[in-house]
Amino acid sequence: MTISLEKTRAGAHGDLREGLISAGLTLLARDGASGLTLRKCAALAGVSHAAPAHHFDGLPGLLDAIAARGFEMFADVMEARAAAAPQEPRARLEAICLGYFDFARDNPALYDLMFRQIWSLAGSSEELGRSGARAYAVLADTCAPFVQEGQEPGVVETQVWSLIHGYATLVLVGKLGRNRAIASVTDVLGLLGGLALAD
Amino acid sequence: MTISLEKTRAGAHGDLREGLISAGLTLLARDGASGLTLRKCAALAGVSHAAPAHHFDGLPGLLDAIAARGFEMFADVMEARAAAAPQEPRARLEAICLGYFDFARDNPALYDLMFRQIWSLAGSSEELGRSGARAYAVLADTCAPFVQEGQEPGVVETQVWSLIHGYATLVLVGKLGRNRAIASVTDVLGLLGGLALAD
DNA sequence: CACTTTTCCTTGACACTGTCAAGCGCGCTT
DNA sequence: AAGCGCGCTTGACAGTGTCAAGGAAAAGTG
Repeated sequence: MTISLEKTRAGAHGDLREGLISAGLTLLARDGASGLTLRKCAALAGVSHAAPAHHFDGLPGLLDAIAARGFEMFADVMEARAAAAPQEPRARLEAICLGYFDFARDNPALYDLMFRQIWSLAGSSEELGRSGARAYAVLADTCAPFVQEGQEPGVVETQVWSLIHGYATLVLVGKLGRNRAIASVTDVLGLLGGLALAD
Repeated sequence: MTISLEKTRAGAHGDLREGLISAGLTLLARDGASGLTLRKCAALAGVSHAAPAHHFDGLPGLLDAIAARGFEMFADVMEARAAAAPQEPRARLEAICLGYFDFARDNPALYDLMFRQIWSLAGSSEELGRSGARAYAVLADTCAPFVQEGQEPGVVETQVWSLIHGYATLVLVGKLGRNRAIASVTDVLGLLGGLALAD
């Protein structure tokens, strides 16, 4: 009962691989984390349930690949915001923070998966490592002007990333302060007012 | 082949319920999130695989209950730290932030589950809502002295919670800035230096 | 062109998961 | 003491990830 018409796949080496990642992103956006299944990805990509095993190292491998793609999109968004902002350190910093936040809000399930996968004690894939590092580099570059002489760059980077990552997560979580109004992004970014430009 | 000796359960109404939550916490701590299974919880509690259904609304219900227990422990830790600290607003604030961080570091899988469950768009259980609100209240009380007159309390609360929650998550995630040293807690808390006591 | 080889996918099976329906047993009530 | 009801067990089902085996088609080789 194989549908033989429309054999879409040209057979190019990484063709199905791309299709599976794309299917994963679709499922994630449509049905959330619980809707992302190896078999459903395969079905959506039009192949049998065991096909993904030939392109990824099982489900963890597929998730790593999807997360890596997510970090690429993530870095793209932040870079675009930085480029569109006035070329001045503080404006750039706020721009990428807003980009960070918007990405998390627009892709909650993907955002969650990304950090879950890059965690996963199991040695994450090389691809994921590079994508994550690229996203981090965008942030690090933007933070650089605020690093005082002799100060470890990681300090400012961690301060900024902690603040915006925490805020993004909390907004997604939402309900916590259910009676309480959650502060706006700009209020939270206000904490960064203490950062001084290195002379 | 039922082992009839040692019928531990006295039959008290919420006895098994407690045992299942406890089993869940154990599994979570020992094997991580993927090791937490409804059937394994049942087995560890010494009952059949379908028993939990009579105490919780399926797996989501069990997870809610475990998360609720987590928030209770979480609030306990923060309260203990606040009590042990010098009774001075800034010291108390730093104390609960350290407690927050330590809890996340000591119970990574539980910490993760807690926020995943309190998110879960599906109307979380009442129990979970109350436990989460209690933890939030500990934070809110500690933040109160820093709320300026006429300012919305949620602002300071969100600022503080975002910062420490983000930092805790990033430390768990770890690898991101793999070449880069992650800042210490105190460095990150330094961002709160801008908060002023309401006169 | 014929034949092999390699690559990519399919089929089928397995153990495990969560969930449901049915039923049993024991303690409680009346 | 009879009946009842709660708490748990048993058994089944669809769905999951993973593995082994095989097949089909493209690519390489004489």
